[in-house]
Amino acid sequence: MSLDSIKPSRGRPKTLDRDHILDVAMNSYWKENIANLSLNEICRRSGVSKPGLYREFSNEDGLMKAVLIRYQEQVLGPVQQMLNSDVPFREALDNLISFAASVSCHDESPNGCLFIKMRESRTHLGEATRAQVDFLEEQGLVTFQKWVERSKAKGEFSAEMSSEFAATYIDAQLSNASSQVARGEDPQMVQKILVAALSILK
Amino acid sequence: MSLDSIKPSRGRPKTLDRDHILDVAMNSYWKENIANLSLNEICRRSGVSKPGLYREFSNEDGLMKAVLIRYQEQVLGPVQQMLNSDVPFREALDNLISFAASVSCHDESPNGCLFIKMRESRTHLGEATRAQVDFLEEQGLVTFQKWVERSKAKGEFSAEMSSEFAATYIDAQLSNASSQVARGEDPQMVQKILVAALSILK
DNA sequence: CGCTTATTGTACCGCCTGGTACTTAATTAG
DNA sequence: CTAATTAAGTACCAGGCGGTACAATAAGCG
Repeated sequence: MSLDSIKPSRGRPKTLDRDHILDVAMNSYWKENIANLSLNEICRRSGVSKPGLYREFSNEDGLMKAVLIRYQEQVLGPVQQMLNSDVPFREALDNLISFAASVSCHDESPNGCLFIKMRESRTHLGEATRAQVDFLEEQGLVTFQKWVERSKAKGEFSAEMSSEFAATYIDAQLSNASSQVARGEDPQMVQKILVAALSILK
Repeated sequence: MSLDSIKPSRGRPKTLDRDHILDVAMNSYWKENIANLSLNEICRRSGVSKPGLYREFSNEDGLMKAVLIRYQEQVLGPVQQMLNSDVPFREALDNLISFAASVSCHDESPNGCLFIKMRESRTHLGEATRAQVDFLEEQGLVTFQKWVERSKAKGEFSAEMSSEFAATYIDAQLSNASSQVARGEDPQMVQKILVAALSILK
């Protein structure tokens, strides 16, 4: 359902398409500089009036939080699911590397991971969005750590380092790769760097 | 000389202190989000009127370029000089690591390397500043590459990788470290990650 | 039909931005 | 002392921002 779940029987019918707005906003934030993208612009692009957008999302902070949640559901979720599955460590790592070295919304100028972009812009996010970023960061670290622990148990991860540090290290390297892609570096070079950096996990 | 080099013999004497403005601007850009810092704010902080600032630097782009040049002279220069000297590779690498894991202007909330911050915000820099960023990036890569080549010749660098890739890799890891520091990560953890990532250079 | 309810968009608000026209102040040359 | 020269800052500009008051619109209910 693209419109609101509960439809009141009276009053003017809702025509505002929440999902469409979120799509437009997500792709906009994703492929452009977050700080340079105004609410006005998102209204223009999604064909919705400003009060309409405010009625649905309260304010800019609310919209960005909603966008981030959507991104988690649509993009990050599948990756985390892969890490939680019983895919062999090396294979999962390879998947992770190709994912990070090439994340982009569509054919347009690729721009890394939206979550990481937001984390980089942390300082000028609204309260709610910042809290969501923190939540996703923690969730990501936990996912990595458990993944490493399970891999250790399976004997597929033998590097001598704590699972906690490994998780932090992986997070840092993926973050770095995303930044590079966003900056316009050649994805192949980004991947090469990532492979080199993650080669210490063996 | 803090005031302009050539003093015309006639007319009202100049009181505008270029160096002071650059100091204020550099520290401001350094420890705060570049995108959130307006020219008005810099005028307020440096006690100069807006037309005064425009007369000296033409526009925001000119100011940021001047700031970046100053940063290169005051901060990056000494580091590059160290890499161009005959300090043993390991020692130079250690210096580089401590530098990157702790760069901050003063006691205030540390914020990584200004050059790298600017490179991250590349998209919303002015033309002149962006060109300067590109120039410094290239200069940095060349410095790293020559350093690696000299170290290879001295037998202090034996990892099997091209000097060009090594330079790119070092740049990427330092950049990553700076981002983390700027994001507020614990400098000790940043250093630990950096040591791990650069451990492949041996 | 009119009343209520819910949703719409126009047209505005105050604020801040980068940038500038213009008057005033401070100095030297004649 | 006056004129010329140079630099200073006040006070403004258009434009964009996040955010909102409010009237118009479209449905169901009686």
